[in-house]
Amino acid sequence: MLDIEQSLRNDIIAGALPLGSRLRIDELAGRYGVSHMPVREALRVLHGEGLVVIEPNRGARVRTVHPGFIEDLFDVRTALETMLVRRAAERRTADHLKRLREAQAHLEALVAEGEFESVADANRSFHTAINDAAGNPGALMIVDRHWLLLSVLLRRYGHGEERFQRVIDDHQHIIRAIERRDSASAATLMGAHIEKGKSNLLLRVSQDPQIADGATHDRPGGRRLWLAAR
Amino acid sequence: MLDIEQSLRNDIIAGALPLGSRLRIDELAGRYGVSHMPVREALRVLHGEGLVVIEPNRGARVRTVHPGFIEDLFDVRTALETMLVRRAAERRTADHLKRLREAQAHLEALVAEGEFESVADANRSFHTAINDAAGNPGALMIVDRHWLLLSVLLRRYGHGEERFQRVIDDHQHIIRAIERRDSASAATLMGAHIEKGKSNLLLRVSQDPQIADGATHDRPGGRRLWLAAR
DNA sequence: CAGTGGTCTAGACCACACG
DNA sequence: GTGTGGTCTAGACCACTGC
Repeated sequence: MLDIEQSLRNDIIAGALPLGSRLRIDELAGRYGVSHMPVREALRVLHGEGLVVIEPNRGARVRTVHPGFIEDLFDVRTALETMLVRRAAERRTADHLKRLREAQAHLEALVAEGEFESVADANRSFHTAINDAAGNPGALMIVDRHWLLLSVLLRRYGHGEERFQRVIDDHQHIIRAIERRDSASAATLMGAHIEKGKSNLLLRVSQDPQIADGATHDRPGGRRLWLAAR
Repeated sequence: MLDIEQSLRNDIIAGALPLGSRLRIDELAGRYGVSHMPVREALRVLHGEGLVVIEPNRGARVRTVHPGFIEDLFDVRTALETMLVRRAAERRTADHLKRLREAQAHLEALVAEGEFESVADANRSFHTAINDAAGNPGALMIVDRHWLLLSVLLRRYGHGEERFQRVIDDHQHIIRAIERRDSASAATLMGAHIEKGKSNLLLRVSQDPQIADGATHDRPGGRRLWLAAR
């Protein structure tokens, strides 16, 4: 096993630690066989990433989400990724373009083969390729954090498999805009692309507002996710 | 004195710890009279905020900046604050509007009285009032971090006092757009407003690329800021 | 191989929350 | 007041850098 920070992150994303569950320092220290200091460190880092919320003197929990939070998340992603794709269109080199096409080809292959499990990663690779080409490491770090939060949600609410073909289509148009260095079009297309993702996720989430049993762990008050986060 | 984290942050912003200077854990621990663990913590937090860069096994330094970094910084601010002002225009209440007008009145008063030292804070209050009205705490946190980095630069390169009157004018137009809930105009105005700030700062910075003596501390290689950060 | 950065242990200690 | 969260000390120890 790697360090406790990565273990915790994995356990949250994989759902072993459900949304809203308490994260007791000493308990985790015992579980992972370390002292409490590394656990505290890890919790602080994950707090910085947004996966964990820490209430002063009341302990840490896995972040809980509600529709407003998801909208906020996507507002930030839209704002940053439209800016990044604009820069990517301006600054891309032939090499960036190559990597971008490879990422897209990989994604298309996975969809064709029905490997829907891996599509989320491939989709992220596509977006990362664009954001790399933009050459703004600070923005890239922020967007990466948001992908991390997003992956927690996608793991629970699926990716809307029926719409993969439309995602591929969107991507192809975005690639073409980047090819011809058409930054305005690229930004418009990216904005719409992310907006669709937001709308689809919110729809799926609203159709299944109940959360699996584990999520109410330590939260006897209610079974719904939406009311917990502030 | 408060905790070491805030002390460090203040010392960096105030310039007591120049850009690029080394931050040795044991040295700081001795200086502030604590053990090395709290210092390590503080450095990690400031690293998360972007004020400090940590090179693995090579120690920590105060962040160094170069023109490209400033552009990246403003790209993120523009992307996020235009989004936020759009939401603010949609969601603002009468109370938000009141606070916004108060912040603006305060800023105008300071400029009228020639209190240029405090204008930067008042300017930030204005923007914070808008971002609060937008109601996206995650985005607000990111923007706040960028203001922190910005304040390090402003402290060194001044605020371009001659343009305060134009800032006031920009703000008034933005307020009016928010008043009439015209989110598109508000976003356009905000984009231009921040773009001006970026352009002015880059100009001032390029006119004075040399850095005060202290900044070359521990970096015998060169006196210029621009080449150090990667 | 010396120096330094970086992390962990083990335990003391304080502050707040909750019953 | 008791429990728990949260921080600090002091020191051991490992890893990597740069002579």
